[in-house]
Amino acid sequence: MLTKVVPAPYGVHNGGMATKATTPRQRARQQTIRDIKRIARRQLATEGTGALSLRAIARELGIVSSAIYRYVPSRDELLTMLIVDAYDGLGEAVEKAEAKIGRGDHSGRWAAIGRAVRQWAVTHPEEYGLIYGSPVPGYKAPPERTVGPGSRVSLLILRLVTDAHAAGEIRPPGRADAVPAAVAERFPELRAQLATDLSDDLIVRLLLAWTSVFGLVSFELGGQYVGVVDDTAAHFDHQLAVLGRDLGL
Amino acid sequence: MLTKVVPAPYGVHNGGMATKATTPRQRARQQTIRDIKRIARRQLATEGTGALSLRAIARELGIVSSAIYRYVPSRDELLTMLIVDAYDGLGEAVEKAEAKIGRGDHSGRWAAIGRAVRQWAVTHPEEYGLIYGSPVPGYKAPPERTVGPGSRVSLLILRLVTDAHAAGEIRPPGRADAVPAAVAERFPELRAQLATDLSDDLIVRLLLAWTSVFGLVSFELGGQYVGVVDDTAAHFDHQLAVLGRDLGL
DNA sequence: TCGTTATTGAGAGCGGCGCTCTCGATGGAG
DNA sequence: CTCCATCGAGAGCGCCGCTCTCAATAACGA
Repeated sequence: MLTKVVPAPYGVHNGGMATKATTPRQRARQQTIRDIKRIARRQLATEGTGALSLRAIARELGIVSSAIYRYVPSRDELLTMLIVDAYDGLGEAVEKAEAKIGRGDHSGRWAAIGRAVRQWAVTHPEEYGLIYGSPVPGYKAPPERTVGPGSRVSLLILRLVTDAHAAGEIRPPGRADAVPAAVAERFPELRAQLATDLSDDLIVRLLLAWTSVFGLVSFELGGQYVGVVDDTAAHFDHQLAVLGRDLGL
Repeated sequence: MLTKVVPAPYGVHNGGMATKATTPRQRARQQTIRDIKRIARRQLATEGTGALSLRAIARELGIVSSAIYRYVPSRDELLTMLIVDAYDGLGEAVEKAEAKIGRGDHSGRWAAIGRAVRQWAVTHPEEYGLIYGSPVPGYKAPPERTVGPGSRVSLLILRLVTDAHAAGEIRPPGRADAVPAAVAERFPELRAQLATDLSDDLIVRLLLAWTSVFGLVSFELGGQYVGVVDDTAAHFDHQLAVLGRDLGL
């Protein structure tokens, strides 16, 4: 009699929080899944993005290749877990760095956010590539599991700019641009959802600053600055300051 | 007696220029290589980055899998060819768009360059991902074959800003930043190599504008704007204008 | 015109991959 | 203490990149 068609309940990813494992079996299971992800991350870092192999992970784990499917449903699913972990890791690092700065020090918060993003990226280049590079297998990024953790950093910047705006400490250089209606179309509902009252121009400048930070990091990691800038950390800091000033901080 | 150890001379890639094939065999050979690259590009677009398969290409070409190696030395080498082609395609598209604008219309040239970059990227997303996304197999980007075609667009921007500077038509908002020595370390030799006389501050702002353009394109292609901006073309145009003004055009 | 020879395609094969299915062992829950 | 859910092992399927060998052939020089 077939009581179980689904082979096994796979561990649910939970953003790095330790799962409250009740039974010893569940605890061992979670540990194995953690090991798998750790080995996978190392493989990603040393062998490159496309070289992630379940068979190799099983080999390193001292387990036959078919047994790995007791813990991970497929290679793509493992990749998705790693992507969500990466989003969480980045978000947590940046939030922690920003939390250390006094709430009123807006440009300090901006610098802390930017630096934390870069720092995390250069420390975990393979994971950064996983989330901000081109996808690996055949496009597999289930949005329902990435939009949440993926927006943590942008929310941080939004709050910072909102705070600065409320404190009257934000003045973009030059006069404010008239933002075309087509661009600002979604801004009203965004303002409602995210509890902010920034002007169209400020939202646009915020988006640009945000985008540029990741452009800087991606270019550095992609080696686009070789021969042009040697001290990329100093370069990033400087550009961050320019961006902050252009943003009005 | 072994007269030939090397199996066959592989077609040399030459940036899209039609090879002056002398013998009919060489002509057929070049045509086959072109077909392989065409099919590979289609596979890349439809199946995703990691799904490029020499066996599948051979199948579609009506050829047994081993015969593909008469034309392409390896999967990685095919990837490199496609990357170089992509750089050339982007460079050519942008140069052509920029050439249509009057030399004195600096902001027009800036807009043309930016729009052409975005246009090419949204038309060839898989090729864009190939050159500005994270690498596919296990990091394979031979610099000696990519730096040349890869710098075509940045050279265009450099010339534009140099022209505008010479015409006295460039005034960044606010006062010029003092650029830290660590950042500007390489700038003197750069100025000599590239025949320009831009100030440190202008070079830094140029780098930022350049980086931001690609950040905008990458974010759009990566779907980072979903739910925030619908009309991404209008958004890009607007941000391009902001960037141009912050650059001083 | 006719051999000579370089080039080509086919076939078989190697190791590795993701993934499935079956089967015995075992250890925790009842 | 017993039962059965869970787990690891093994075999196997079709795919992949890549190599090697061998016959057919098409372009070339004599």
